[in-house]
Amino acid sequence: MNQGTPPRLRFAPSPTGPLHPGGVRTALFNYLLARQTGGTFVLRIEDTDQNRFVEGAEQFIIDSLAWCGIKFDEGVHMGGPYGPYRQSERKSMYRQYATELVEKGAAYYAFDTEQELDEMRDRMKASGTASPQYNSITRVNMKNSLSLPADEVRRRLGAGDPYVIRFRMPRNEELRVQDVIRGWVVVNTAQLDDKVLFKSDGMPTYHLANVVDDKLMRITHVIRGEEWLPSTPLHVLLYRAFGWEDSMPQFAHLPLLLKPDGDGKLSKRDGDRLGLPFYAISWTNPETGETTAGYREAGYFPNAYVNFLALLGWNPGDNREMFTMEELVQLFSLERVNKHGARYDFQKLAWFNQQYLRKIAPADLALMVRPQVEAAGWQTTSGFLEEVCRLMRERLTLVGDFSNMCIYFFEFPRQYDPEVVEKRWKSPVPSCFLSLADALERVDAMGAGELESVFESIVVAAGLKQGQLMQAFRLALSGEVGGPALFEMGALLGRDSVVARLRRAVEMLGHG
RNA sequence: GGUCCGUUCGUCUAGGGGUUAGGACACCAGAUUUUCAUUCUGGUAACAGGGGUUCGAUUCCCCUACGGACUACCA
Repeated sequence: MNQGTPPRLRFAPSPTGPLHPGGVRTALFNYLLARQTGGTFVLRIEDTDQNRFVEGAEQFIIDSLAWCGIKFDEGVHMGGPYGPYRQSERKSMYRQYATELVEKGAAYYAFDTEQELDEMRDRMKASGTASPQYNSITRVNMKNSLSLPADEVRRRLGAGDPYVIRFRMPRNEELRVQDVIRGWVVVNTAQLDDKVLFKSDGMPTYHLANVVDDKLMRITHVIRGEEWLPSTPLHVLLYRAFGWEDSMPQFAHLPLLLKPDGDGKLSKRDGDRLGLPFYAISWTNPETGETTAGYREAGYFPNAYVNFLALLGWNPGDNREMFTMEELVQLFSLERVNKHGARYDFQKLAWFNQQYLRKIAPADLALMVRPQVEAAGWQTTSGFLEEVCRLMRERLTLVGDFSNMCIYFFEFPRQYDPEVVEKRWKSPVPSCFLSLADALERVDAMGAGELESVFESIVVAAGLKQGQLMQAFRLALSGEVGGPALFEMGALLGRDSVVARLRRAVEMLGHG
């Protein structure tokens, strides 16, 4: 199938809201395969449902994928030889295809009103059918061009009666559909219904539009979510009815992304519930004005996010798990995609981010952290900031953690950890610190070495062990229990600040 | 309910007729560290159940259970 010609893949979301992580992963897998094979990657917008259109969703999709480093070759935002790439702009071409199917006997007009449809379903439920279908059995009792006399059909069409075009599903035919990930999937058409292909508002449904566009855009591989597996037989039948089966794309249905715990598929609520970002970039609902945090804004790295997503449902077959986009392009294969759903583990994502963060040079990290520093109103130099980054890098998981974890580098402790105060702030600690402050004032250049030796001399003079004073010293400087190497931290803060912090601590916490 | 898809440590997964069932996250313990983090070492922890096939099944087949998707003039 499609040998010799370079593959053409597409990502075809509908702009009904912000792009879900599952969508990002689908786009990623398509992208990886396109790059690997020297193929083309297309972004097509499936906006055939005018009622569900959400303002800004299309741009959000584009921006999200751009942030992830997923690039297109053709698409709604950049044009290309197979445009337009927005289905609403292709509206005029679908009717002819739907009509063609009617002419070939593979589809028919149906005039049933919503009410009549409901009545049919109620009737069938009442007589024991669990899921009523508009199919080869029931269609004879409905109002359509198969059940109505030809002249009435003509009259209704001529009079402009609203109608839809439905697929004429064969009564009982075994259908074999091949999926790259799942192998052969067999279904009987008796289980399928006469799906609407063309809606009364003049727009096609997904089923028709997707087949027609994939054909017209010469798509060779359809990689999409598992939720499409049940309707793939219909799509195959559509290709067949059009006489396009020879150039039908290969199908691959990706396993779902599941909730981190509990049952069901991953949803925005899971992020909300855990207080974690959910979308690639932040999203503001145009109707409610409500904003959902994004990974970009929270200080995650796009390559960490992509790395994490790539391993949900796919693996290279060995124990490696850190990959650049280039490596993913090289290693990816549909054959190694799992069949079962994968839970979305926020914790593992954080771990990936931490791994990437540690590889960032302090100077670069300083640049990334700058906006937070400014937002906090801290005055600093780039040199100082870089040093803080050098000291704190190992302790951060997210770039966004910086402003919370590094406060004491920029201002005096806001509070002193009560537990440490209780345990360490005892005589003669305060008076030692007063002496330490005095001694430091006589030092000209205070590096980590000088600080340590002065500290040491105070310790000796007081007849104590170094360890007895260290914790309290950290407390005086930062107010916290943990942190980077103490003397390096002190040296970075500078002599004057250290002296001031010591005196202030004694003032605040008393003399023991 | 029906159809389809699935089921290896808590999670992501490797493996595959004979293995001490491997790795990673998380968790726990120890070492290191003034401390937190890091790092290092170690540990707990899995083939859903039942039938076959086979000398042998976690691996192949069937059934059951469980989970999921779909079941719209939504995609």
